[in-house]
Amino acid sequence: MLSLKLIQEQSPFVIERLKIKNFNAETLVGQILSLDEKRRSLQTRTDNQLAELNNLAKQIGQLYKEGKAAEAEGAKNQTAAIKEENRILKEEHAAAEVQLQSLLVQLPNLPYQLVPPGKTPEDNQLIRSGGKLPDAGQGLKPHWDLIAGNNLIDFELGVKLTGAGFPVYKREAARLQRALINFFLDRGIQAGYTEVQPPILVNEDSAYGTGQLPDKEGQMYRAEPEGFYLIPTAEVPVTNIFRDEILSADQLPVKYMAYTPCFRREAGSWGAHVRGLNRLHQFDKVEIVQVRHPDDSYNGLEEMVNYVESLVQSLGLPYRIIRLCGGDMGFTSAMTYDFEVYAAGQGRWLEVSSVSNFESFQANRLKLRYRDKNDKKTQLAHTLNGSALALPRIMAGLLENNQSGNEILIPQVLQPYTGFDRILL
RNA sequence: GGAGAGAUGGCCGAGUGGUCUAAGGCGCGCGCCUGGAAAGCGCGUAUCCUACGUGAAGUGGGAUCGAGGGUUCGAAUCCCUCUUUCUCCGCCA
Repeated sequence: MLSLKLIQEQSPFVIERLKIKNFNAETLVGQILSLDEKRRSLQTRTDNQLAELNNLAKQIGQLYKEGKAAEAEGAKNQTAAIKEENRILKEEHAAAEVQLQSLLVQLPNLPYQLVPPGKTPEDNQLIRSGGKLPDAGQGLKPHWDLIAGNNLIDFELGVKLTGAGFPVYKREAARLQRALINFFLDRGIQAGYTEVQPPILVNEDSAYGTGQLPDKEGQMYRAEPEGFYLIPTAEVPVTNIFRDEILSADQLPVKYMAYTPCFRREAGSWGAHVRGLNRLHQFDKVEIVQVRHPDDSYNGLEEMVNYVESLVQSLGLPYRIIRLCGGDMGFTSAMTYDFEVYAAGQGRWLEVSSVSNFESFQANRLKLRYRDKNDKKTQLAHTLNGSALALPRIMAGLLENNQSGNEILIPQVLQPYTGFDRILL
């Protein structure tokens, strides 16, 4: 959520920037400004009435104490009319607040200066790439063909247990998955992240705090009767750790990391390119989250990008880093880098990480603030997060790029974790 | 799941209808003191909205004592609902 102050003071700038995201904010901003004016004038009036009532109450107390009961009764009679009037004004005020809020949450975050305009992934910027692309024409198989019939990843069994998109990993595949999780977590600790294990069900406040609600309700699984949501990413519980918190500036930057399963309904998004591990309803991910001083948040973003890059490099996967254009970015993000790994068997790039700076957009909803040492005032902090990394597509990348005859070679860095150096097919 | 006791500022903790503008302590900050420090002394120390002021300093108003509703001229205090913590019992990995 953008801060109201920004909209009040720089509405032309807000409208202009949002064009980069192909969002026409003119009407919405106009409504917000007039509603805000209404809200403030209602507040001034109710506050004045309340002040008057407070005064009267004090006088009445004083009169009783002085034994002037008759005068006190007279003063009491004055309050009734004011109270009634105030009740109505307060209702109007509350309604204006609610309506204002509902409009504010419809405005996406402003894109950062570096974000290129554009509407489709075609307009994204290639930042850099690395690793060695396989030579064409080697007859490399997609991962679902590689594992077909050898019982390593059992999609049908997952259907039996739950449904499509919930595979069962077995034997070396299960161990490889566990190895990857441990590898990512250990590397994260070396990079200065604090490991946490959050709940994977969250309440409505948390889903709202990071922006999954109100818009993406249909993308999350909901657990009744409590109405909890299964997290679509660890970003939700980990970032919400800081909801309603005021940090001192010297606590920044905060760097947290969590491994969790993630659950996504992906309603309506099942189509051609979603075979095998490419898109699942349940998958594992290690997520990194940072809370930063506003002056410092883009350094944080670069640091996170470099860190994620080091992970992909150490696994020896061909990758590219892409800066998303305005039209391809998420609602809450100010700038996003996607990491894609080349899946040699499919001949396509798979997104394995998305690293974003939300600036103060999430913090404003979360009421996550910091205070400088010599400053009385609180300021909104900046939040960032990224996958480091998402497991299934990394697994797909490893299977497809490291296939060699009838075996899959395990990258050296993983071997201490897996306990084997190849998977025989 | 049952019974009981709680939820007050960064922390501890007092406060059962008006003098709460929330006592006192701890912590923290600044100053005095000191060769320097400790101790001691003094001052300060929540958040949000709002009006004036440049978006500063500051001043005024309003709200917030777990959350929401109610009673009352007036609620931290009384009533109701919910959330949550602790203790005991039951169940349990």
